[in-house]
Amino acid sequence: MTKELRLGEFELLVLLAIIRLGDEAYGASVKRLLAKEINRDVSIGSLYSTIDRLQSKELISSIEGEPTPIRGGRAKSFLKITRKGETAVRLSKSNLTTMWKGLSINGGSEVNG
Amino acid sequence: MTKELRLGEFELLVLLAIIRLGDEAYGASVKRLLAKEINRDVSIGSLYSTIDRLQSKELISSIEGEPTPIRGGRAKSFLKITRKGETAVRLSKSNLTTMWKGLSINGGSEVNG
DNA sequence: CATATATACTCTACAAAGAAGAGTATATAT
DNA sequence: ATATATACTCTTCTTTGTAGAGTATATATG
Repeated sequence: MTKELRLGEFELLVLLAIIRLGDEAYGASVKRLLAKEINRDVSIGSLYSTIDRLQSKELISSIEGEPTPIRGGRAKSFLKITRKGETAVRLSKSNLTTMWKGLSINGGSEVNG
Repeated sequence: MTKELRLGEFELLVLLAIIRLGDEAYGASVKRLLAKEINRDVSIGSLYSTIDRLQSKELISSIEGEPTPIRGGRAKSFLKITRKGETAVRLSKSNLTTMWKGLSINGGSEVNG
């Protein structure tokens, strides 16, 4: 039932990037954010195939933007997470948190074991 | 360079389960823990193929146990995370935490610990 | 204007990770 | 002997992740 909502490792990162970028989320900006924040230099093809998949699973939606008056200002396809996408992100995070909790690998002082 | 250390979604959960189970980590107990903790009912085949992959990537090691005097007490293959596996887990967590930080979607618990 | 260059995205092919489930091994229970 | 319980193996297939050449479209420049 929640099987549709299961996110791959990279899908989750892309969704988080989209949320984070807000109104400025589109393929190229997602690529840049991932490179900057977590040093993940993914090829453009990898990224867009993941974006396509996320879209066909209705985890994100897109709106075509207008070309902007700057060099190379081709029209962007702005991305936005859907309700379903948010649910998927929350579920992933919840599972990770549950499995992570209280582990000695966690660096800090552990409360439980 | 860190590419070898990149973990799939399920690989990470399995590693966390192994850490958590300590001396009692082996295929069947990992399966049970995942079912109990995050409601993830994975087929036995999926789990062992992931365990095999983790092992061939040297993210976990295994030691054959002795048969136990209980019905169905077949010898277990005990699993243990390696140094390399711990590094991979830390990296995954770090990336997730970075991307997650400060997001409005963040209801309650945090991934980081 | 023609050509260079910049940003953004499309397409195709393939590799890695995840999933299923029948089958095998080996133990105790009856 | 046969049933049954736990643990693991094997094969096959689907989904995710990766790569990079190619296309589209904008401004910059000689």
